[in-house]
Amino acid sequence: MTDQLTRVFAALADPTRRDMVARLTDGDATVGDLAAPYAVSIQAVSKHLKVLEEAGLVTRSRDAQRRPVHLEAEVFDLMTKWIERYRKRAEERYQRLDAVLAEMNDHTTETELPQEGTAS
Amino acid sequence: MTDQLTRVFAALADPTRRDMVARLTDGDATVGDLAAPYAVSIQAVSKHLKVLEEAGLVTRSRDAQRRPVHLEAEVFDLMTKWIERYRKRAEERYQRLDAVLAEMNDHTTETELPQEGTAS
DNA sequence: GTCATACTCAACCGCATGGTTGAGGAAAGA
DNA sequence: TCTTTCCTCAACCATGCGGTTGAGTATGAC
Repeated sequence: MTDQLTRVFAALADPTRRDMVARLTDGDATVGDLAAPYAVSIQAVSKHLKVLEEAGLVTRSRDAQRRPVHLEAEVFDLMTKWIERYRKRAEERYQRLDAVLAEMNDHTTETELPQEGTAS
Repeated sequence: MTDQLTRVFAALADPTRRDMVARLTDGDATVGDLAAPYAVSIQAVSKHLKVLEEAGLVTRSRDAQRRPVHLEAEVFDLMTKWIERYRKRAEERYQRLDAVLAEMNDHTTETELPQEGTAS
């Protein structure tokens, strides 16, 4: 699982981690702050943060004993680029399909075939 | 793992499945077609397709013995909406931060404090 | 130095996941 | 009917993941 895109998708496949990312759009937070809303141990939260960090979604610095967590929003672009790329390809394909169907319809009307039942 | 968004992210966290989605933007394909490029059994590919189907990324119909697989691109929107929502929040925050910094700078120049060393 | 705070590392546990093989169902062709 | 093709289901196995607890590290306060 060395691929960055894989790590980002995997990191966001967990509801708790998505929630933490959402929380971090309000501003940086310490591990304790982030752990507070959840019913899990602080070690579990620390693990989640490690996953987010290895995905490049988050960076951690130091402020005395605290380890402030900072959201790196640029990584989102990696996903949006992937998604948009294939969404566009899919849409283009549907447009071509529509064009083909429209052309078929044109030919049908041009050649005047009123029996709709035969058009299987 | 009942949440749809979780299923979509988890489904795309696998490189093989992302590759299959990419492949399906070229058009529908059978399980055999999709399995061909990979060095895994057809059963493994069938399992991947089940994951994609449960995430709503793909639908399967029937054509004789074949089970054509069709990409459902609308589900992408679910992700883009989530991503864009928090990306915007993050950006807005940075803009506010920039504004605060700019204002701090204004006040510094207005009150004429040339000693930059004291501005900790 | 000693203690408290904030956090990470390591080991373990249960369960999900991606892979395998083997058997079986559904539909077309002989 | 029997066979072949295409695919799914079931059982199993190894690995990874999210959780736990316990020990250890880093820094500030006394």
